[in-house]
Amino acid sequence: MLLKKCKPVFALADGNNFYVSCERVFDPSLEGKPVVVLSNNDGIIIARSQEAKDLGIAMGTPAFRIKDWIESGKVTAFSSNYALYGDMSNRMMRIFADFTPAVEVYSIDEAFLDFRGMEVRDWKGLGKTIRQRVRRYIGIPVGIGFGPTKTLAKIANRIAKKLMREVGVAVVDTPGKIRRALELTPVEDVWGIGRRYARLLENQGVRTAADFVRLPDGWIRRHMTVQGLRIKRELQGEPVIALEEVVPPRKAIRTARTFVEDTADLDFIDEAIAHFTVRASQKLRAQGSFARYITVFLKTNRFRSSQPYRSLHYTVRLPYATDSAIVLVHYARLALRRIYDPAYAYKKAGILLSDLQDRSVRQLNLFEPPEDDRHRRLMETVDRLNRRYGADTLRLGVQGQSRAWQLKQMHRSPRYTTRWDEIPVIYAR
DNA sequence: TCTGGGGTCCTAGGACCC
DNA sequence: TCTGGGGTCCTAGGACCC
Repeated sequence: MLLKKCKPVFALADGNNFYVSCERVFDPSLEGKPVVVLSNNDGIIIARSQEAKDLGIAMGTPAFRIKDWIESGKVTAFSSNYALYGDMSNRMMRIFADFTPAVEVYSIDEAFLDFRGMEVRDWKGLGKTIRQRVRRYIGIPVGIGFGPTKTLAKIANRIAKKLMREVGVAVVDTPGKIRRALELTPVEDVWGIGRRYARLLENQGVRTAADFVRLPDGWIRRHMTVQGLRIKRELQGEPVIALEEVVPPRKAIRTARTFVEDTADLDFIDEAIAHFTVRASQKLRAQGSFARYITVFLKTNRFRSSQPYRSLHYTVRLPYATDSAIVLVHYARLALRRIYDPAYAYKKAGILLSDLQDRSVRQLNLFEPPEDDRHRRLMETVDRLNRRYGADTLRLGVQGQSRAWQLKQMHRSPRYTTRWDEIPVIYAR
């Protein structure tokens, strides 16, 4: 096995059971007890405390399957409260940034820290210090893994949480420790290898990351594309995945929701689509982009056997790239009418804005109508007022009043750290 | 009764052009 | 029966991530 230099330079730090830990900060009596956080509409379990995991509650379990436990108080359940989690995340990231200027916020609950060029004699001690500081100031327990590549830092982090729970820090910094870490890691737990590849690899007799690294490059390239090859290099200690400190602008923006009940009501779906489009256009303007395409999609309930599953979508190439909610809603509604079939009841609907381009580099096409300056000013005003007086103070008429398609949230905790209308911006991919 | 949401990258294959 | 070669662009689909 080829192992190059293995001085750790990357750390992966993440909050343990992040959403659950956020809830516990505001109700410490939940420490040591089974706690879960539910998805939108209180549908499935998306976060579990260790005690909930120990009860055998799997990720993605439908909430109704543990309804008895929730009602009897054996398990405490929270509806997801992203305003709270986003705010706690920002605070945690700021602490990480005290230790190195090079931080990549990778998701709401984890960040890569780059210590290249810094003199660190005691990696484990550094990890412990970071951990203590986050615990003291934010109240969230974190796990930290150090390694010479991002993929190995991920593996070290997993070991810190699974096998060294008390310490919460693991350092992979010698060829021997890398080898041992790879042997301890099931191949499906390697960053970039999902269920499908894991099954394929299983058929080759590959069970651990150590087995994977022994596969010939040609086989990996053929079956797992260049991505697979990159994973192998990273596992061997050769950094090929760079730290991304600057969050690149999104290439697509999607807004979609599952309805509480299946519905064939076009007016209702129309309202929902208009609302999703307005939301997506806000995100679009927030990142300073224009969209060239809008896709509308409808899905029937795939768990219902009384009707066949249908997934419909229609994409409109807009006459010109725009960020105007008015223009986007207009085309979204046209697209909806192209796919809507009253013979079916729909469980989910959404829109996708794609082929996004930066506002400043928007190409002026001679054949495109010039952008309507009145829209621009109107949108700026709407965004400003909604930021100031609360989301949806100003809405388009088609967004309607019923709001019946909004989320079911039976167990949401208060927005402890933010005003009701403040949605913190989460800097994450 | 009840099953989330929002992203990225890579490749193959078709359309089209010279 | 034979029916070029090479390039680019676009899209759909499949894999992955949290």
